[in-house]
Amino acid sequence: MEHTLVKELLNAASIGKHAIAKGWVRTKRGNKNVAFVALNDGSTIHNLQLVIDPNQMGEELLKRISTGACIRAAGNIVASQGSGQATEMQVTELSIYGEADAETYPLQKKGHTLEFLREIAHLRPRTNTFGAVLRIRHNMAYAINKYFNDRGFFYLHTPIITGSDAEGAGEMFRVSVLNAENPPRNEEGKIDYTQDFFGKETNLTVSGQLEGELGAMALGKIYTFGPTFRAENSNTPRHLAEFWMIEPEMAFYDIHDNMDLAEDMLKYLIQYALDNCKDDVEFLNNMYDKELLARLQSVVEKPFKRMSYTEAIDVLIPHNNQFEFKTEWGTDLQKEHENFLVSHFGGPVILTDYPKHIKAFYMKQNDDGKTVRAMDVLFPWIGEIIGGSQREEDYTKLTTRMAEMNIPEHELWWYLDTRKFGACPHAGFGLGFERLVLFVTGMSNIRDVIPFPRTPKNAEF
RNA sequence: UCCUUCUUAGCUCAGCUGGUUAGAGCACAUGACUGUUAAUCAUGGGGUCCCUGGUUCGAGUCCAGGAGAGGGAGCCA
Repeated sequence: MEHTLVKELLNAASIGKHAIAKGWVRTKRGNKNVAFVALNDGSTIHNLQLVIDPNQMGEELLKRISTGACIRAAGNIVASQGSGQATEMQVTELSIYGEADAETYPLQKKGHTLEFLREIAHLRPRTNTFGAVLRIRHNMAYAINKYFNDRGFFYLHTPIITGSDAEGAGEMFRVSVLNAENPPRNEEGKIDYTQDFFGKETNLTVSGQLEGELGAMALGKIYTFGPTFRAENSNTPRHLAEFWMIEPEMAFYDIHDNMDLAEDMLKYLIQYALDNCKDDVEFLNNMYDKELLARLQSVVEKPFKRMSYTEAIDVLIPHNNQFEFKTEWGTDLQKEHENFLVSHFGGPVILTDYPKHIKAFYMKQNDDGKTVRAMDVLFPWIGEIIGGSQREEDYTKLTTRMAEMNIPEHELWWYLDTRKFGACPHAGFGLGFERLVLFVTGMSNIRDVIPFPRTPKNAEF
């Protein structure tokens, strides 16, 4: 490696060394006698200040070094005379890899709106904000793998293409190689998927959970971490058509173990960001959300409030007059109710034991005949960041519930086999990765925490 | 998908009860300036007023339809 990362060159320990830096120009300023270039290489949010003597380097060369250009600079690292940085480079050699025409390069020295940057998603990683977000995103992905690995979980890769449409988590994207203009049809006039690539109708996965349960009942504790797809026409700052989900699934865990894991994991991840992404989190705190650091700190420190759905309804009913949607036992919670609970208890809330008719078929049924062992973790502003449950391991109860909900058994024969052969109590949950990154970065739109967002009517880049 | 707001220069926006040549700041170009920190100062170039149709002597402005974006809601993670 010929060059040194800006991150290292900014360290006072680099003073006195000769070094080579490579990166992209953020700004250039100066006069006849001295020019300053702020150089960023993505290794940190901070820039290396290049101090250039125009008479030595040539004005023609300097002119071509404009915002966005990619350059190589060599020189000595010295203590900075200016106040904005500890070190700077006294440049003795300068060359250009790629120019960026100042007239047409879309990024300016000044700030841009996040909406504009979404239209140039191919260039926005070069901004301070997206550099910070993407570095934090990476660190969160790494920390998730580390967290589970350190605790004896195995990373299970569940399929992206699925042959079952019974997962019930939302509309699916069809995967097909049939001629869309003129697909083969059977005697009934319906599209003949037996002629398709897999010989049956297939879709992109909406959840790896059912396969995750298979893994848990062999390996003990597993987690999935991969892309997930929902063809819902959701137009909100909290939904994507393509997003990444973490789904741990644990044999011999009950709902309390499940809650303990969820809370511990979230706190670990947020603490990891505070410890390892300090500069980036501080930048976002100063630029977008002055309460970000305090909020992250508070979530790490305080225990999450845990209560049953029924208890939550009792808390909400006296305040019904301030809700648009009045609540009563049996109705699903609206956003306004979740927000109320989170602010009422001053932090994350875990709700359990929801009415069975508003939850999925696989959740363990309670003895009261009315509720299931579901658990949702509600976060400030985000709302539901985690949804999970203890799973129903009783074959008869599970198939009875499936029949009630019109879920065909033959689609899920392999899933039901785990209840026939060596069934065990188990539990798990799903964490939306982008919602976690949203919370940790303080960004307000989920399209700004994934490099290339996929949303209804938008698959550019 | 529903409700709501918006769409004018590369970017962020102003543009009054419809009126003749559509403005500002920043960016960019040129020049000045002995160390700047979103440098500063001067000068200059830069427009399909989102699209289609309508009302009118006259539309950036009013009306209808469409497209895109923001915020809220639903679906959820």
